[in-house]
Amino acid sequence: MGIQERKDREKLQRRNDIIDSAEQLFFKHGLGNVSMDHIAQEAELSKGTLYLYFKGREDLHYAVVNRGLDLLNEIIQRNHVREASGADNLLQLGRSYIDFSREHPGHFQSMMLFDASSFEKVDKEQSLKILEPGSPLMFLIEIVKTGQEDGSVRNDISPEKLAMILWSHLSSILELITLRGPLLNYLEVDKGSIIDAQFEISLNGVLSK
Amino acid sequence: MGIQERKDREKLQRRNDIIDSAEQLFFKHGLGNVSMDHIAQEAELSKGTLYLYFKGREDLHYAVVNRGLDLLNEIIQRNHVREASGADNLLQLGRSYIDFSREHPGHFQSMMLFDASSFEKVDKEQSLKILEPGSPLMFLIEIVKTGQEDGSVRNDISPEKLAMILWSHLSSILELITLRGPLLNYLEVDKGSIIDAQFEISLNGVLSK
Amino acid sequence: MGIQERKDREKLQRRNDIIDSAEQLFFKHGLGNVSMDHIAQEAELSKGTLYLYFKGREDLHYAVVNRGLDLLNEIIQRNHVREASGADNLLQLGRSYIDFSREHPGHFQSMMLFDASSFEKVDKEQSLKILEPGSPLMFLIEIVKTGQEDGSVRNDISPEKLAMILWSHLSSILELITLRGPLLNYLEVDKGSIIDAQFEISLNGVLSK
Amino acid sequence: MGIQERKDREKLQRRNDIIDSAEQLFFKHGLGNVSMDHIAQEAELSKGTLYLYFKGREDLHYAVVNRGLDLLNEIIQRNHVREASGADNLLQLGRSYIDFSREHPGHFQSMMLFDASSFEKVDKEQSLKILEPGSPLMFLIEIVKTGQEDGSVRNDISPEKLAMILWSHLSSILELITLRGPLLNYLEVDKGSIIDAQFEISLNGVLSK
DNA sequence: AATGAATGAGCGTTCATTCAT
DNA sequence: AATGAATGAACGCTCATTCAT
Repeated sequence: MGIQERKDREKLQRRNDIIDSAEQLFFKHGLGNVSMDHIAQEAELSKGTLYLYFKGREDLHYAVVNRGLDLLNEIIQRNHVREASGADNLLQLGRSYIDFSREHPGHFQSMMLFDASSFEKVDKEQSLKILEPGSPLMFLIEIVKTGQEDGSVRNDISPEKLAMILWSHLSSILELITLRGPLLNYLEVDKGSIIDAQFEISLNGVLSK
Repeated sequence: MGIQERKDREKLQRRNDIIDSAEQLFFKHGLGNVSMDHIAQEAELSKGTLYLYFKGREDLHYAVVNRGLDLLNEIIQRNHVREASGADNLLQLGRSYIDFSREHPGHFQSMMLFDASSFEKVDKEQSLKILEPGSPLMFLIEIVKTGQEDGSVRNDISPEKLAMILWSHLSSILELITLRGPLLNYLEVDKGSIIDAQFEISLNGVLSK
Repeated sequence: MGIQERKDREKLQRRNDIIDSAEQLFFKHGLGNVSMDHIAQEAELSKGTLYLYFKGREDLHYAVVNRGLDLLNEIIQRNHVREASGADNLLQLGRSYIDFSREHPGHFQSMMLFDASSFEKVDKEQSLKILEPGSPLMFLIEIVKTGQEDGSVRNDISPEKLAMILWSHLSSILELITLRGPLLNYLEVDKGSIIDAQFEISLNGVLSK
Repeated sequence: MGIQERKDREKLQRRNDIIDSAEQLFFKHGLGNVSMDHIAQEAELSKGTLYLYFKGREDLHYAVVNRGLDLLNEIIQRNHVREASGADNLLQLGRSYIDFSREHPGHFQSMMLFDASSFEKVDKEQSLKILEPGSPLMFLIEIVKTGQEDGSVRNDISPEKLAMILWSHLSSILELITLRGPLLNYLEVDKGSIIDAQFEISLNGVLSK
């Protein structure tokens, strides 16, 4: 029994080591420029071993994204105030997302690019993981609901719809900042202030008047 | 004289035929899953011929995106009303963009994915083509400016910043609808109404009170 | 332990098999007319496997030349008589080189052509391998030095200079015989006797009077 | 009639223009790194036109080599002294060859490399052009004969054999200097003095005692 | 569980040559 | 005579994946 446990623990550890290596390389060289050879070398494992822990390259990529989601979730939960109003928690969640994009730009980019490309081969199983109960998106929906219940959020639009809009809006601005820096520089748009402006616009349209 | 003209016309035609073929395949199989062999076969030309008309795969890809931009521009210009207020033209431009995403979903996706991936290898020349005077984005900035001048758009935020926010917001929702249909279905969010809602929220936050 | 050894042996064997195949094709069709596909087919391996054993075409080519150098070296060492005078050993080395060109005409040609073409892209590392201590050229220099010391070789010219002249002279005649047979036939020059004549001329000019 | 002449002249001129362009590019970029496109562009002609004047790439290359041979011949003839002894004219011819390799290193290299590779596809027609009456080699044979007749050159070896040896010897040293500069530098062998030494050795072995 | 040799289809690109005009 | 569009085979090389050990 104890033996089995140790083996399981070791297996999980090894899996995490591989993700560590992949992550590092993905962030450093870009998703498209990292081969399985590359990862195997970094992880100091044989290429074949990678396939014992992951179905394939895609799966490995997905594991990295998942880890990003966990990180994001952690930040969100940490900043969440159970007693606060829905509106206040919306604000908090937004700030958490922004913090995440700043502190983990690699993960943020990874998530953005994964989303974009993952739908070339629509894989329902994967794309719906963000629908799991604890996911940021589902948590956002809950907060919107709470806000609608406590009257701090408009209730003429379904919580799912509002949540999707808020999420998309903020994501798009963060993507702009993270991936399109040069464009903003060229237009002389300040990165900090565009977040503030977008925040005001999006939230204002969602909170109760 | 006429001969030269005919040849030029034919050459242009051939070029367009190739883009047609590439487009079709890109839309059908996804950007990353189309090879030069594939395109050559579809266009019923030898692979070498492709390289007479395009410098390489990237160039061909870019030509498809450019065509999408032209299409979008056309729709925008068609719906633009010179005499209308900035606010009204903002609304029109939004509707044009929506129409484009509906009528040319392949091009819309292509543009979204191109944008996303093109920044792995930041290529200023290409990424800045959207900054050319006639581009949708620049046109949007002009409209915002007009709106600020005629008082229909808030003027406490720079036109570039407002334009980027509006563009990002709408793009993100259209991307949601075009690429994440299953997600919306699962959440029982209606595609038409989410556009309306986002439109109201975004524009409300931008127009003068 | 024994397992590792066997694997190493097999790996070396496989590497040698590939060189065998490449050699055969290079000699048969000429250096420039052999593709990696070609070699893979001959070796009954996939093209990818070739790249497990060699960095690229150049590397494979180089391996063939290297094998030639080893063969030549072997012959030279076999015929070398430690106790003999420098002059005698010069004669022996010349004969060894001649033997090599006769017994391994493919390798001889390969070396000549490799030298010639390798200098289009001057690659110091490779071109200087012939300068390694055990190489035929360096050994020749040593023999000349010995000859100068024992008085059998003229010492008014540096050993390096003499060695280069001897080597070039003999190489050029062997190249003539190996690659320009038809020319000699046309001029009714006997291959055996031109070697003798060149030998006499070259050596006479180098030995002490 | 005059028209035909003019046309012939123009045709020849155009042919020479093409060789000019090819020459320039061959010398600048190396034989293997010049494409027909490249040459056509340099000559400001269409690629098709090249094939009106030359059977193919090889033929064009050969034309460049031929031009080199003409240049060499010119130098040889200029320095030839009809009244001098065979021995003196041998010396002169050698000096002419050396001058050629110095003043036209591009052509010299071109000739060396052409020779080397041309025998991969043995083409008798081409390889035997150097046997034409006026060619340097044939002229050398004549001089050797003269020397044997006037007693200044040893006559126990056939003139063809002696000529081939002299030619090969000098060529090999010039090739060494022109293509293997780094090797000589490494061995600290002076380029000027190795020519003198080789000259002394080769000629001494060939002249009458 | 771990290995790593082997695969083989695939890639983007080049280029000498042909041929209809 | 001159064009230049078209060809298509060839090239060196990559890489996710498999599988016998």
